Amino acid sequence: MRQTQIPLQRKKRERQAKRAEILSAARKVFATKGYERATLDEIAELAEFAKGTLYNYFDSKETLFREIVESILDEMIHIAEQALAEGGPVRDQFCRYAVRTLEYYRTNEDLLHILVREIHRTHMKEDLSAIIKRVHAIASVLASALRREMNKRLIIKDDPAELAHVFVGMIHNRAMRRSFTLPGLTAVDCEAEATFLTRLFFDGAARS
Amino acid sequence: MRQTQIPLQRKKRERQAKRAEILSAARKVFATKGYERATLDEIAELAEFAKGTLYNYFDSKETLFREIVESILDEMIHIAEQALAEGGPVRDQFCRYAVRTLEYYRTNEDLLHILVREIHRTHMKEDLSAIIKRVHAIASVLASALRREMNKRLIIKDDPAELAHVFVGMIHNRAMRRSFTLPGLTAVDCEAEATFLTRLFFDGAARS
Amino acid sequence: MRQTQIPLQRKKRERQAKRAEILSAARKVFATKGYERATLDEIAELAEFAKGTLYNYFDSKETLFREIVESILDEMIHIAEQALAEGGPVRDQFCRYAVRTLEYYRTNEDLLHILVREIHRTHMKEDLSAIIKRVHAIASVLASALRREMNKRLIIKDDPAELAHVFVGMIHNRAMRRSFTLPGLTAVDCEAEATFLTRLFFDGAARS
Amino acid sequence: MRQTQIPLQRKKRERQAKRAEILSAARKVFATKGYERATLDEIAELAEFAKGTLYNYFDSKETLFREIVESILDEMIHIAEQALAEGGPVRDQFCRYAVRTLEYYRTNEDLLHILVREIHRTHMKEDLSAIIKRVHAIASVLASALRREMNKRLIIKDDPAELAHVFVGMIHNRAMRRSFTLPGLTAVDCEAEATFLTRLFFDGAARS
DNA sequence: GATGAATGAGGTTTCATTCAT
DNA sequence: CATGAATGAAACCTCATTCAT
Repeated sequence: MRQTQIPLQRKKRERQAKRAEILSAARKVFATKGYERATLDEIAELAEFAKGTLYNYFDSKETLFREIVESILDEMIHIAEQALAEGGPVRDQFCRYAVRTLEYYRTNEDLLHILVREIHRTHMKEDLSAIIKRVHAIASVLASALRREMNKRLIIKDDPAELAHVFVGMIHNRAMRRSFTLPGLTAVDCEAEATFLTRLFFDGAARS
Repeated sequence: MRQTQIPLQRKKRERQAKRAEILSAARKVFATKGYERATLDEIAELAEFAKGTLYNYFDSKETLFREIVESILDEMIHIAEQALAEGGPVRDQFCRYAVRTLEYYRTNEDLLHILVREIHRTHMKEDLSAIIKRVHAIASVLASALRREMNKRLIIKDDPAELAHVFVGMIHNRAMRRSFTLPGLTAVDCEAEATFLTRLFFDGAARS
Repeated sequence: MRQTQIPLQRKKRERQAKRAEILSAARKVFATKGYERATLDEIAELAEFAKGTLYNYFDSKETLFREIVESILDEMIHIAEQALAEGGPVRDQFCRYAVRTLEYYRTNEDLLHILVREIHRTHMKEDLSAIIKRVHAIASVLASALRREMNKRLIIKDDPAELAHVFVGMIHNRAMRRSFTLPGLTAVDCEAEATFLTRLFFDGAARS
Repeated sequence: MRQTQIPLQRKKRERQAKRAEILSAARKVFATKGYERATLDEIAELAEFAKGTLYNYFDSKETLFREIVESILDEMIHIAEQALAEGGPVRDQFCRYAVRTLEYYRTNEDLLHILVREIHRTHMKEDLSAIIKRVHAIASVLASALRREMNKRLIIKDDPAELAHVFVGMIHNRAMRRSFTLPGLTAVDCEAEATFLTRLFFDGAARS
């Protein structure tokens, strides 16, 4: 029996590996071309499979794309949860979140492009989509930390979710600018940028 | 001579009016469908011209799209310049800029969608595009005001352009969230949102 | 004004003529290949248009096919109505119907093939389709003549619609056999076949 | 030797059983989808084999289909031979044939659909096909009975094969109509329908 | 200038068949 | 024999662009 079980597992592993190959190729193509301009021809060529083979792993171009976007966002939710769970002063938690998110963007630059290009593709569609739900999930994680601070009167009294969205947006914008127009992030920059934005968020631009 | 000159001018005016019709129709379609999914058929129908006629006014779909995006951004540059030119304390200038930008987004909600959907479409293309240049122009206007404050030691010492980008980004993100997931902006909201964001930008989230 | 009206009419006529070209080509291809094996490439080539041009006249392959099938059946309904309307003894009416239907099949042999091949294609679909309704319409025309005879006790008392279907089926089968396996119908044959089948239908095979 | 012979026979039996499984699954799928829309994927799934396995039993989709159609027709030939062989008056023989054919259709409704959908698929192909030959075989069986009656002057003098085809067609059409648009055949109906059609065939619709 | 028919390249998707394991 | 992943040809359909009228 082991003779059959082990090959079965290997088969499964290999299948998963090929799936990952395709996802990786698709990621690159979607990132550089955007959803519409990306072609299955190009994805297949990059993944070194025949075009038809893609359909043994994914139902459609749409499915493939969705899986990529959602996995990116799930990863980012995970980063937020992790960063906040490690405790310490809220500023440190936020800064940690910022550092890791920028790191994630830096090491997966293509993902950023996918997000900014296509996050709105399904807007006004039937479900308003798993995408927006996930973005909110990230903000919620930060918001609950803010709420605690608010109760301790340590930060201004306002809707914590809104404040969280502002912070998330600041990180995101920053990463985008670095990616598009500035020299591009380095590992060192991430720390510096995160510190800068965290301070700005908590203390503001004006001198006290 | 006047008999021919004046008709010539009228002809020119009429031509411009038709051009504007087409641009307006194209705006709506690009906004709801995005660049790739928008079709010249739909634009032509909305503009009440035949499809072929569009080519008497624009070289290509791409050209048409570019002109729209650039005109939007030019308008936004103009808003920034105007808001800052009216003087007063820098906070008031920034708040004024924020109010008007949000107003502009509110009354031209489709434009916002065009920007967020497609601003990156031409990324890494030939010129890194007129788009990025224009976004920088907006930030520059705000940055020069910040630089003066910095010299007066009224705000923290940092790259004024970067600070300006942060502020611009905050406004933009806010408008986007309102448009996509919240109830949608009203005229009153614009004031409130602008005040909120301006204060946050200058004073930060932490209680002094 | 006449200068513009007349060209408009000519345009329309030409458009109709081209539509007919396409329909004619499609008919031939559908008849020899059947719906599924027929390709738009082949239809387009036969019609001497580019493939895309077909879509300026028909929404889809399905639409094109449906229009053909329905027009055939409408024509056949018309034949039945006409043949019966001309009066005379019922036998003569039926024989006239049989002659003309066989003639129609003979001069439009491809149509027959389309019908027998694909009349069931949409079976069990949403509407059970315009097709079946039309076949019933033909039988109804014959049935009402039979009902009158029945009342006069000239033919056996039975459901006239069922009898009509039997007769229609006999004609149809006959045309099919001639088309597939026998020498093929000639003008003369149509008369003979019609006479034979009509007599058989009314008098039966047994000697009195 | 017996030790090896018997397993060999079992092997053969098992192989035949699997072949039959596949044929049965294919029948169902071809019947509901038609040849072109039927997929080997679906057949394989229904037969509970892998798609590739089908090719160990059949050369191609076409081959598989042909075998099904031909086996159906062989069965129908057998029914005709059997019904006529049992003797009695010709009317009874015909009625018996009609009953059993309708019964066969009733209990194998899918087969009917295969026939009506696809009997013409191979028309004008290489051999004018085994299909037509088999249909003729059925008619021949009936025709020889008719010929004997003709010689006895009990039925009209005409080509007995043609008359036979008419009768076969009547049965077939009837079954089709019942299947597509009427309530559907029951065991009782088969008797009634057979009686009705047999009488109509021999006596005609007109009152004597 | 205005029209809209014609074009044809290019996109996504399906599926019979092959073949290494 | 059984498997099912891989293949690639071919199908339908879209749409930016051209051009004769």
